[in-house]
Amino acid sequence: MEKQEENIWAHCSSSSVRRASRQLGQLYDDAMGLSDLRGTQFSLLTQIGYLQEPTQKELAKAMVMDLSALGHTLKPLIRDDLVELVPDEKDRRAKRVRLTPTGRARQLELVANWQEAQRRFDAVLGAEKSAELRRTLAFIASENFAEAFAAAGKKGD
Amino acid sequence: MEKQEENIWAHCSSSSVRRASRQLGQLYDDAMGLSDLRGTQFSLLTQIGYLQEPTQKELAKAMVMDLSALGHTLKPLIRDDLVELVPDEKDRRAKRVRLTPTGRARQLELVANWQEAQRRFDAVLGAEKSAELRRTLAFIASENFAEAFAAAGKKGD
DNA sequence: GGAATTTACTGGCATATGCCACTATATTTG
DNA sequence: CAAATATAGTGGCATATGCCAGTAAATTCC
Repeated sequence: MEKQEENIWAHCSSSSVRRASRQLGQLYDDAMGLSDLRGTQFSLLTQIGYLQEPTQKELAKAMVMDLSALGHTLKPLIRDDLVELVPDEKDRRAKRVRLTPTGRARQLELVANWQEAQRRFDAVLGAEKSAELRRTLAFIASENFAEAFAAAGKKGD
Repeated sequence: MEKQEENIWAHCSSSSVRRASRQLGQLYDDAMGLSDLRGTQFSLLTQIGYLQEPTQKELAKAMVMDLSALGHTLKPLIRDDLVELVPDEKDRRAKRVRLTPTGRARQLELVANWQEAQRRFDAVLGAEKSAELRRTLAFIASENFAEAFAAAGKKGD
């Protein structure tokens, strides 16, 4: 009762995730080397490669990112010729995101750096906890979670 | 071996945390109501109140945030008279961050909204896993983690 | 088939974060 | 004490993200 003033990190999941995100952003970016490409950009390129020419909408959904935010984030990558937008043939509203040869090459180059960072992460946290953490975070990022979270508020709210 | 192309979320801790952070940012912000104050701002105000007039440096460290990033983030809060900077008496380089009466009041108003969001989170993930997750993330955000992460790279790198 | 509605983006504005260069103030050194 | 160095912030620039208000194209409804 009297301890509500305790450090917010101990009680707020959102703040906890955010703060950890800042720390990891730093650590992984450092580990990525002077590659001029950020961790966020690397993961975006990787996701684009994985999805094979997704529309911006599809990519945004996979990234759990706002569509316009994605659009903004893609700008510097397009400017640097790592990514290109090609209009969908069927739906002329949609634009598909595609890695340029340069983009594909840059992504491949950085895989080793990323693996090293991830290796260190696993070494420090432990492979078990590391995997478990990613599973939990994947659930939190899922639509199921968002729906359940919304539903949990419908009643008592 | 052939499955290196698998979804990055399943393997990258940094991306996982970041993606979850986006989702929770959305969910908590919604739960915070139309309070014109973001979840990030609420947690910042809360941390300032907890630390009792910290210097920007101290606050940045607690937030695991870059000093200049903190400065930028404080700007809108200062503009809106929720926070003020007061020069330290001993060290004239330092400026202490203090909640204004308005800031303190706004923070208190939002505690209930935050608690509701956190209640939902715990309800969906389970109180046990929720607490465990925060512990893990607190470790990841700690200096110990950063040092261990760096040390893990010194040898094989 | 044409109007109403939905969908996929774009552009503008605002916050969130970080890096680097620079300034002012302390602290350390010779 | 003065010079060298370290520390705390500030300002400018760049990316990361989100909201809202259009715009254009597709889909749904008389």
